[in-house]
Amino acid sequence: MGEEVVDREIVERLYPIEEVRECPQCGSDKLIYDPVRGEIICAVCGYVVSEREIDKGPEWRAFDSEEREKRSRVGAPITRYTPDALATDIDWRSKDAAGRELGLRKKVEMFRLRRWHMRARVQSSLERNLSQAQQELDRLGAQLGLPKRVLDRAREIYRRALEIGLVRGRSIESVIAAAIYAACREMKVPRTLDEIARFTRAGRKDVARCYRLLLRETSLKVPLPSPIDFAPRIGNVLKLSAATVRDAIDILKRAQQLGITAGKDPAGLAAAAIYIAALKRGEVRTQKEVARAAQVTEVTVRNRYKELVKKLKIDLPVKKS
DNA sequence: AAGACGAAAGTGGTTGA
DNA sequence: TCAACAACTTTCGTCTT
Repeated sequence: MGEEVVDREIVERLYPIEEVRECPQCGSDKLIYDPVRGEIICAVCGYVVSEREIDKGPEWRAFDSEEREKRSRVGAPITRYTPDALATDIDWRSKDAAGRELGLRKKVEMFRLRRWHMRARVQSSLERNLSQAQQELDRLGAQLGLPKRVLDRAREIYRRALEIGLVRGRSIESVIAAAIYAACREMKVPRTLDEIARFTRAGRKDVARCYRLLLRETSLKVPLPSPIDFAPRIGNVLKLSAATVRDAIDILKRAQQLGITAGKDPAGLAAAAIYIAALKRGEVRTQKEVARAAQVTEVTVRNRYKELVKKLKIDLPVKKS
């Protein structure tokens, strides 16, 4: 786990050869690919070189504001069930174009036609929605560097939501984001809501709302986030040894048994455990570094770590005088 | 100079009347 | 719907290495 994940090939595939850069921070050319986060980072100083730039293909450049404008116009909240102005329909009155009553046979015929017409419309709107959703899914997935199995699961969840009409009146994007978040949680690929929401036009609030709705309406069972799931990721970012990560997980397990983890930010707890484990192993990282890796503040790391040390009676190696 | 520490005030989200 | 509340963040001053 602690071994280095140097994968030159992937780095070069994501960056055309002539574009393979050096680390803008320290100038090293040791760029490595982190498969967990889907980011390219500098092996020397940990600078994230490629965050969120993985899919820079010309198909969907939405980086400049003009492009974004265009995209956001087509991406407005869409209720596919609402027929648009151009939709054809079959009149329910059984008259012909000249207003004459139709014969019985014709009436039966018309009835059948109407029914098929309705079905076709629902069918196609469902599909159109799905294909647009798929685009969003691909885009977000690429930016977040998520493995395919998570995306597949997210699509399933989304389809379920769509079928029971949950997407109605909400933006596809926010529901997709919620589905991705749910899939991540389910499959224990730790991503925070913030990370996911960052790439959507729907705000974090919207995504959170959709997510809760999703849980309520579709009997999804999602395990509570455990700080243990975050530990490997943080350890990976900080390049700590596998042993350290294991120690951290031990600490977290003990903390859970004492019931002091409830209601606390799992990322913060994991960060604190990592910090402690690193200290004890002599692979010292500053609070700031750990905090950044876990995406919480220094203060939270500090509070959690003080708490853990106290409640678990951990004695820290005394810093040499 | 940088890291660690903790107090105090501010923020967004949850809960319960 | 509003207010209380807990956890987290921001900011800042002080102490330690």
